[in-house]
Formats: sequence, structure tokens, C-alpha cells
Amino acid sequence: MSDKGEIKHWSVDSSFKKDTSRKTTIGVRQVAREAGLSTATVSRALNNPQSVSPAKRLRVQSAIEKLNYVPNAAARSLSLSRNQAIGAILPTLDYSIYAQFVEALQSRAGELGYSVLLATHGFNESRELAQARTLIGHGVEALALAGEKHSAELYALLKARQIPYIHTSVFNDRSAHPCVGYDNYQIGRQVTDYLLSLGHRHFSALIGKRSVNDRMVQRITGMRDCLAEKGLSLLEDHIVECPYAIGKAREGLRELRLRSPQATAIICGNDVLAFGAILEAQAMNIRVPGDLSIVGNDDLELASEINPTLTTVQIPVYRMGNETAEALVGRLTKQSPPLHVQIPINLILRQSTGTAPLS
Amino acid sequence: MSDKGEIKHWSVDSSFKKDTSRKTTIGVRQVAREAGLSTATVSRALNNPQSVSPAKRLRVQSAIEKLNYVPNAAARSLSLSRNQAIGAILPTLDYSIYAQFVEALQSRAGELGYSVLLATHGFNESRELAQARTLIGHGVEALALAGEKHSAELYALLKARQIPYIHTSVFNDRSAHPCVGYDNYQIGRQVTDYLLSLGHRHFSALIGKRSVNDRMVQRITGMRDCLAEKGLSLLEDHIVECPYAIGKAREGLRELRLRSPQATAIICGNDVLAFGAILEAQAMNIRVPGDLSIVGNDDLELASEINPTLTTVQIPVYRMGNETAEALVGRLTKQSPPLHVQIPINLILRQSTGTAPLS
DNA sequence: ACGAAATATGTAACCGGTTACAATATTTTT
DNA sequence: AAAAATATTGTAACCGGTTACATATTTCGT
Repeated sequence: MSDKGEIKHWSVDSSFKKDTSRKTTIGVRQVAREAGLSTATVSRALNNPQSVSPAKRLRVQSAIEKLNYVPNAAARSLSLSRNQAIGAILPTLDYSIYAQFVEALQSRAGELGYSVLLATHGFNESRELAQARTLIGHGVEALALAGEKHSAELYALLKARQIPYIHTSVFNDRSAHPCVGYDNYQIGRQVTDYLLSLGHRHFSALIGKRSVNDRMVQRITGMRDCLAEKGLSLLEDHIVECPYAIGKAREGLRELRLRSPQATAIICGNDVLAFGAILEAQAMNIRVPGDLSIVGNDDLELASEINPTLTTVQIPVYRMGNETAEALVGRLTKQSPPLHVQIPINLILRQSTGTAPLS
Repeated sequence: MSDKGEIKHWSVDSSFKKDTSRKTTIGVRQVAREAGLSTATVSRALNNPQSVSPAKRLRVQSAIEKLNYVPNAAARSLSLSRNQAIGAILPTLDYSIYAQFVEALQSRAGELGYSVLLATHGFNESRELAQARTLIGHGVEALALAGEKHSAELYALLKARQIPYIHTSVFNDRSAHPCVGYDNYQIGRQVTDYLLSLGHRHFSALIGKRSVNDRMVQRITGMRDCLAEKGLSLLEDHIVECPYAIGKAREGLRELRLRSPQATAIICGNDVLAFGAILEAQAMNIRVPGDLSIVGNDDLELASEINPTLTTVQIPVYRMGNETAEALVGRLTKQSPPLHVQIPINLILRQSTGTAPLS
């Protein structure tokens, strides 16, 4: 029990000597003592500055700097029963699109007062569930998930813990799940439509594994629907799935040339696959776009630098990151944030596509 | 000052007014009541089962299931004052080397029972400090930092909070700071030595901003020391600094051709800069390596696929991630983990370098 | 000037899980 | 069988930040 008779300010100054006692952790109480104020004032100075007189606010500030105080998030979230953190689970960080998405997500979330916790699953569904457990264990209040196909257990977990979530990289306004993304079906259609307009009639596709990437499934569907309207089709045999690596894509292109030598256009699941296809085509003395048109997806930086420059679908991924942050935070604060947010995409025409060769 | 007298207020008030709403949250106390046991027993049944009799363990288990109890992570980490989490602050995730480093770090840390929290600073020193604050606030127990040049405030913060840390991407066994990385000075020497052996005598360099990247400074020093031994030098004017982007690198190459047209070899700070240099050289009708030899750094996937393939320095970045995880956790658990860990690098000879043209 | 209203600050009880320590039950020892 | 050693269990005080409420200080009205 503290003695009230004493004059507060004096006892503060005398405390500097016993600085070296047992307590090594620095908390609001230490800051309060250093500043000669109460813990309540320190807390208010941090969270509600205008409710504290400027003079004391300054004392708090300098005490914080002097002691290198960092608030303990665990205590804070225990007290508030929230964590000011959201999470994101992505396939990988080793792909520019995801990395940029994360940077935008973190940036915007930070502005909104939230931290972002990250996890990757390497295209492995059970790993995704485990990562979700970890993130929730660390107290994320909401979660961004890549794509719209996830395990039932994951949804059950999210429901049990009442964790809001958002599907990203997809736009599906018929889905009950919230999403922020682009319409992969339309991408498939749009690219195909463009190639049809160039006179191409024989197509093949070099894509990622559909079993772990629902976006690819949607694009292929879009392509097929578009082709069907012209009485054309994309045979399953003319689709090669391969990992997102240039070397693998080169093998993929060779395989496609064997399976569908008549194809004059190859639609690639992303730019890395397209780079591999271009490089291998060149190595095989196939002219791009003279003999073969190649389309990518994502518009990585190299797409506009490689020779020939790559026709591709540009995805405003920074914007998607920002919107995802806002949508997630909105779900935690607003009463009714938009359920589906569409990110517009852009077909960028460059040198890797041209009119179909005369057959 | 007569506040001692009236104590009755709160005892009276609390009897009926304080009961605002029932508890909706289910915690150990609720589980304990349901099971007819104490909170301590419930906690032990969860964390140290063999210290609780099988009968009570079962009662706890069924109470947990009946109430759908889920432990509160914030309370747990507050109580234990640890989080089983380590942090990493990197310049960016949008560069393959860092992304791969993170994946390895997370993977190995996960095996050791730790989560990894990530932050990026975008080559901004004050942002790095802010990110460190955030991560520490989220309870990371140790921190990986890129490079060995950091603000005094950051070191003060780490010291004040007693947070172990490790410099990565650098190896410096004369430093008092722990590190896991490679010897950038030696990289500079080794690359230069190789080019000298090919007969090159005039060098220039295309690198990242040295003011935010201490590794670049060390490499340049290594290059200069190596050249000095042959009576050669690298003029400051023959060094161009530019952002890590292909487009910027192309501009950089043009600038270098103006400043040092006689240079027959260009050493690039990383592979992205080297890709830009190769592409622009080709656009300028400069033969690589016929007229100009180009060396990169990092051995990105594209380095072995681009035409001409790129001579570069391969960095075992997965290994570095693994070692960093082990070193950080070691610092938290072992009494004396190794202070300096060296990651060996490898000069990969490919097509972008050749003998110096006759002048 | 005096009291009322408004504002600023302090005190201490929370949040929920853990664990030191005390108390009790069980087994072992003599 | 009593004492001693051991295994279980319970009580309550932590962890650190927030905030309801009480108290101190300032501003304002008449």
C-alpha cells in the first residue's frame, strides 16, 4: 500500500537509483513511474492522446523513449480481447505476385492499425489447415485465403472460432464466401477471345496443377466456353500441368509440341511458365509469335523486358492487397462490409502474340 | 487527502451493480467448475497430463468437450511471457532470395516448435526500427536482421528488451554481433579475380544503393582490394547505383557505357541487375560476352535459363534460412550457440563471361 | 467569487492461463 | 502402525494493459 502523505513528484525522482533491481521487463508501470504519472495516464497517452494534457503526454513520450518501452501485445489483447492482427495464408512467397500482395496487405493493414501474420502452405491443403491453426493460435482475428477451394476442416475451424475470412485472387459473386479478386473465368474467355481474333484455331495450355489451384480450373473453363461458342475445343490432352519454374515450363513446352504440334497459340497459367515457353521455343527454333503465340498471366516485370515482350494479363496486385486489408478489417469493424470485391484486370498486348500463321 | 476513511463504496456497489452481464467466454475457470476441479488441475491436464490422475484427466477432457473450450493464446503468452515465436525483418519479400530465405526459416523454425513473424522495411532504416517494435510487441523472442548495419536505436531496443538477434547475409567473424551468412568481401574478390584471369583490366559495377546495403559496400571493397594487388582500380565514377529493377538496370547499363566505355566487364550487385544489363546490352548490339562480360549475384532460376546464361554467385539461401532458424532458437535455448556461422558461396561459370576482347 | 460543470488524473479490478506454494491424499519405509 | 516420502490437488498471486469509477483540477456561469 502506498503512502498518500508523500508528495508524488519527489518519490519519482528518487526511483532512478533502484533502476537495477530484479525487474527486467518494462511495462506501463515502469513508464508511469519514470514519468511520474499513473498507468492509466500512460495508457491513455498512447491510445487516446487528446484526453491527456500536452505536458503529460510529452512526459510519457520521453519516458517511453528513455526506457525503450514496447507495449506487450499479449497483455493488450487479453485486456481488450482482441489482437489487432490479421493473417494471410498463401501458397508461397517465392512468387512476385504473392510477395507484392503481402506487401500491400501489410502496408494497408498497418495504416488501419492491424499487423499481418503470414504463413505459406506450398500448395498443400493439409498444411494450409495447420498454418491456420498456428495463426489463430497467435491471435489473428481474420484471415485471407488464396483461392476459393479449401478443406472442410478449415471452414469448420473458422466457423468454430468465428474468424472472418476472405478468398483472394478470385471473384465470384454467386458464392456465399466473401472474396476480393478477379474473375478467372473472364480471364480465360478474354485471352481466348483475343487469340481467336488473331485467327488462331488450335490452342494448348501450359498451367499449374489444377488440383491445387482452383483459379486454373476457372480459366480453363472460361477458355473452353469461349472456344465452344466458335465450335472449337481444348482437348484435355492439349493441357500440360507443371510446377511454376522456368525449367519445368521448358519441358512442358516440349511436351505440348509433341502432343499438339498443330497448336498456334499457347496460353500459360502465369508469366513464369510463359517465360519458360518463350525460351524453349527460341531454343527449338520456333518463332514467337511468327510460328507460335504465347500469352502469360500476372505481368511480372520481366514480361515487358524479355525479348519478345510478353502479352499477358495484368493484375493490380497492390490494389488487391489494399482491398483485402480493408475488407478484412471491415469485417471486424463495420457491420456490413461488401461481400464481393472485384479487382479489374487488363490484357496487355505485346510482342509474343500475333496473327496465326497460314497453315 | 482523506481517502482512507470511506471504504464502503466499492463493497456495496459491487454486490449488485457490477454484475453487468454474464460471462459468455469460456475459460479454465468454467471448465474447472464443470469438472469439479481447480483451474490448476485443468491447466495441468492440458499441459502436463502425466501429472494429473487419469480419472480427473478424463473429467477435464469431457468438460472441455462439453463446453467447447478453446484456450486463449493471449492469456497463455502473457502468463508464460513467451510466445514460441521468432521474427525476421527483411528489406522486401519481392525478391526471390529473401522469399526463399523466409520459407526455409519458417520451415526449420516450425520443426523446432517456433513460429516466424515477418516484417519488411523496404530499405528504410527508420521503418526497420518501427517493424522491430511491432514484432517485439507481438512477442517474438529473437530476431533475424538482414545485413550488419542497423540503427543505434534498434540495437538499444534489442538490448533493452534482451532480445537475441542475428545478422544474416553477412559473415564477419571479427564482429561482436552474431551472424549467419556469407563473406561479401570474398565474393567481391573472387568475382574480380576470375575476371582478371580472363584478361579483363577495365571494370565497372552496377549495384544497389550502398547507403542502404552494407553487403554492397563490402563487395566493392573486396573488388578494389583485389584490383589494387594488380595495380588496377575501380573508379567511383565507374560504379552506378540503381534500384533492383530490370528497367532501372537497363538505364544503369546505358549510363555505365557512357561513363566507362572502355570497361570490358561489369559486375552486378544481383541477378536482376545483371538481367537488365544483358537485355540492354543486347538491345544496344553489344555482344555478351564477346564485347562485354557480365556477372550477377544470387543465382536466381532465370540465371541458368536466360540467353546467354548468367555467370553468377550462387548463395545457398535455403541453407542460410535453416541455419538462421537454428541459430536463433539456439540462442534462446542453448547456453552457447556458435556466434558466427559461415555459409559457403559458389561462383557459377556460365556463358555471360568470356575472355576480354582485344583492345 | 462561489459553486457547477467539464476536464484531467489516479486507483485498482479486471482479462484468462500458469504455477509457486500450501494443503491434502497416497504410498513407502521402518 | 506411525512417520516419512511422494504424488495430487487447490488457492491465489502473478503476467501487463485497459478502463470503470473515484478523485483532483480547471473552466465557466452568474
